[in-house]
Amino acid sequence: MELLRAAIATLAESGYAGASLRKVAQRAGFTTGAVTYYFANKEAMIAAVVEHLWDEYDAHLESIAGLGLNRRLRSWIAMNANSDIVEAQFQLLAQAKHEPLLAEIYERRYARYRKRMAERILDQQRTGDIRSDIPADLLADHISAMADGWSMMLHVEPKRFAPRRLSALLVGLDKLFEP
Amino acid sequence: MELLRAAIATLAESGYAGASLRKVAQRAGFTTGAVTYYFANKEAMIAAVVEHLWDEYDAHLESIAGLGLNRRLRSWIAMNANSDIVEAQFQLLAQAKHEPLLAEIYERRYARYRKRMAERILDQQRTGDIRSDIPADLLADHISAMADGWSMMLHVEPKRFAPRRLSALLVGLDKLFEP
Amino acid sequence: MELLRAAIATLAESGYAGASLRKVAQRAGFTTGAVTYYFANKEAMIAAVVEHLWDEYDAHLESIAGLGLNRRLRSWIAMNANSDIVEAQFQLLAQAKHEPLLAEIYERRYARYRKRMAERILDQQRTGDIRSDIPADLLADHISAMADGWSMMLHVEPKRFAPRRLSALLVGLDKLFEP
Amino acid sequence: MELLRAAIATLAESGYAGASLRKVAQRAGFTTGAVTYYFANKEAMIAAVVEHLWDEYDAHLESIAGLGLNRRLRSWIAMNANSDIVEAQFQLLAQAKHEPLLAEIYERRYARYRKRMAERILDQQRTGDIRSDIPADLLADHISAMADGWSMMLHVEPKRFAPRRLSALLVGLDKLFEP
DNA sequence: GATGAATGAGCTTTCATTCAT
DNA sequence: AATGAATGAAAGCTCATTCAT
Repeated sequence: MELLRAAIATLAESGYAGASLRKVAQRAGFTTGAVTYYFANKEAMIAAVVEHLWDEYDAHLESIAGLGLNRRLRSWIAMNANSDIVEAQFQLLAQAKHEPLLAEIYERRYARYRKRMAERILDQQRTGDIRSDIPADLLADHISAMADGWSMMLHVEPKRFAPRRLSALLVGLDKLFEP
Repeated sequence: MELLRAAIATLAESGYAGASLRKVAQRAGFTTGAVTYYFANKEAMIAAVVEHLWDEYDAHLESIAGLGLNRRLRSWIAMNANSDIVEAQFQLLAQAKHEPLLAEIYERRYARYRKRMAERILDQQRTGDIRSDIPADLLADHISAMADGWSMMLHVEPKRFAPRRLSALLVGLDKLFEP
Repeated sequence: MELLRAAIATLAESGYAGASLRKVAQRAGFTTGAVTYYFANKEAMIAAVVEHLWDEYDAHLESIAGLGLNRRLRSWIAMNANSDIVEAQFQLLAQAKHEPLLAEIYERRYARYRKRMAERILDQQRTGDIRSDIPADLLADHISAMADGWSMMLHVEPKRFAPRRLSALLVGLDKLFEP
Repeated sequence: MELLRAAIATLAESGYAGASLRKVAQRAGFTTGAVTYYFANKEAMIAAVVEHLWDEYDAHLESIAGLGLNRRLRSWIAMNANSDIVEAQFQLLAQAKHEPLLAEIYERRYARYRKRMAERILDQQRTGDIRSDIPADLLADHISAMADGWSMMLHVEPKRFAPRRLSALLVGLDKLFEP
C-alpha cells in the first residue's frame, strides 16, 4: 500500500523519533485521519511496516540466493545504499527493544532469516566454497552480525564503505570464510 | 554528573524517542528546569552524553587491552549485558544519522576506536595469536562490525546469546581468526 | 472567525506579552491545539489578526468618509473608547518593530490608510472646508500622527479625554485646520 | 546604574515581551540573581527604569527649552533616532495599560511634561511666535499627541521620516501653529 | 555585594487519536 | 472510503524567583 511505502521512506529519512503520522500521511498524499482509518493506531501501522519490510527483504535475499557469498554481500550492500529498506529496518529495530509487539516480530523473522542463511552456507560448505570446520549455523550468525554492524554504520561512517575499501573488506571476508 | 547517568539509563530504558528531558530529570531527582540549566538545550545534553559514553567505553576497552581476543569479547559481552552503555550508544547511533552534530562525534570517536583495535590486533599478529594473511585494519573492521551487530541484537534476540550458544560462537570466532 | 475576535480581545486586555495562545483559545472556547490547527504558528495567527484589524479599521473609516473632519474625529474617538480594535492595533504595532513580518504589514497598510486620508482632505480643501496652504498629504500626516498619539494615551490618561476637554481639543483642531 | 541603562537598551532592542531579566543582566555584565538582588522583582525594576527614563527625557527637553518650536521638534526627532530613550518609553507605555503601577507613573509624569510644554507655548504666544487663538494647554496637547504619534511610527515607517519629507512636515507644522 | 544552583509555572508547538460527516 | 475539525497530553524551552553560600 501507498502508506507503507511512505512510512518506510519517512522512517529512513527522519528516523523513528521523527516519523510522525502527519509526515507519513502527507508523503502518501493522504490526511492524517486516513492513517488511523487504515490502522487501528500507530503501533499497528508500524507492525504492518515491519512485516512488509521483512517480506521485501526476504524477496531480495531470495533473488540472490544462488550467488556466492562475496556476490551476495555486494548485492546486499548495494541494496543498503540504494533502498530505504535496511535503514528503516534499523530504525524500527532500535525501537523494538521498547515495544514488545515489535520485538516479537523481529525475533520470529530474524530467526527464520538466519535459518535460511545457514542452509545456504551449508550448501556452499558441501560444494567446498566455504570452510567446513565451523558449523553453518554459527557462520550464519557471524556473517549476519557483521552485516548488521555494517548496515548500522553505513550512513554514519560513509568513508568506511568507499569502493576501494569495501573491496578490501570483502577480499578479507573471503579469506576468513574460505576452506 | 548525575544527569548524564540518568540520561544514559533513560535512553537505555525508553529509547531515544522516549527519552524526554522530563524523564531524565525525574530519574536524577531534579526538575526539568535543572536540565536546561546545565545544558543549553537537548542537543547539547545528548552530545555530552555521547562523549561521556565513549569515555566510559574506551576506559573499559583499555582495562581489558592486555587480554586475548576471546577474553576481550567475553568481557565486552558481559558489559553489554550488565550496563546501559552499549544500549544507550545504540539508541544514539540510530539518531546520529539524522543529527549532524551527533554524526560528527560518532565519526570521530569510532575512527579512533577502530584504530586502537587495529593496533591491538597487529600486536597479536606479531605474537602469532591471530592470522596474518589479512591486514590488521581489515580484521579490526570485521570484528567491530560483528560486535556492533551483536550489541544491536542483544536485547531483541536474547536466546541468541545464551551461555552455551555464546561459547560456541566464540569458539567459531577463534577458528576464524586463528593463524 | 471566533479565534481572531478572541485574539483581539485578549491583546487589548492583556497586551502582547500577555496574550498567550492558551488565553486566546480559552476565550474563544477552544483548546490550545485548535489554535495551532488553524494557524501554522503564533506568528501566523498574529499576522492574520493584523490584517483583520486593518480590514475592520478601514471599513469603519469608509463608513464615516462623507463626514467633516470634526465629525470623523469624534466617531473615531468613540471607536477607540468602545472597541478593542485600536488598543489591539497599538499592542501589535509596539511589537512590529521587532518582528519583520509584522513591520511589513504595517508599512503597507499604513501607507494605504494615509493615502486615502490625504484624498479625503484634498476633497475638503476643494470645497473650502480645510485650509489649502499646506499640501493635503502633509496634513494627513499631521492628523494621523495626532490620532496615533491620542489612541496611544487613551487608556493611560483617560482624564485627558473627558467629554468637555475633548470638545475643547476638537474645537482647537478645527481652528488649526480651517482655511 | 548600569542595570537601568542595560534595561533601556534591551527594551529598545527586543521590545517589552523580549526583555527578560536574563538579557538585561547579561548586557550589564551581571548574573540574573544580581537583578533580583537590587530590585524586589521585575515590576520594581521596570518602575525604576520608567522614572529614570523620564528624568533623562525631561533633562533633554530642559536643555532645548529656549529654542523655537521648529528647532525643538528637530532636536526631539534627533533624540528619537539616536537614543533608546523614546523607544524604551514606547515599549513601557504599551505595557502600562496592563500594570497599574506603571500606569500611575505615566499619568503623573505625562501630566507634568505637558504642563511644562504648555508654559513654554504660552511664552511663545506672548512673544508672538505662536498663534494665540487657541489656548496654550490645548496646543500642547495637540503637539504632544503628534510627537507621540511620530515616535510610535519612527521605526516602523522609516521612509516617512526621510530628511526631505521631514522638513516638509515641519514647515507644515510651522504654518499650522504660526499666528 | 553578588553568585550560581535550582525551582515551578507557563510558553509554543507537535503529536496521536477521536469522531461527525 | 476518507476528510477535517478538534482534543488533550506531552514535548522542549524560557523565565521570574528563591535561597544557600
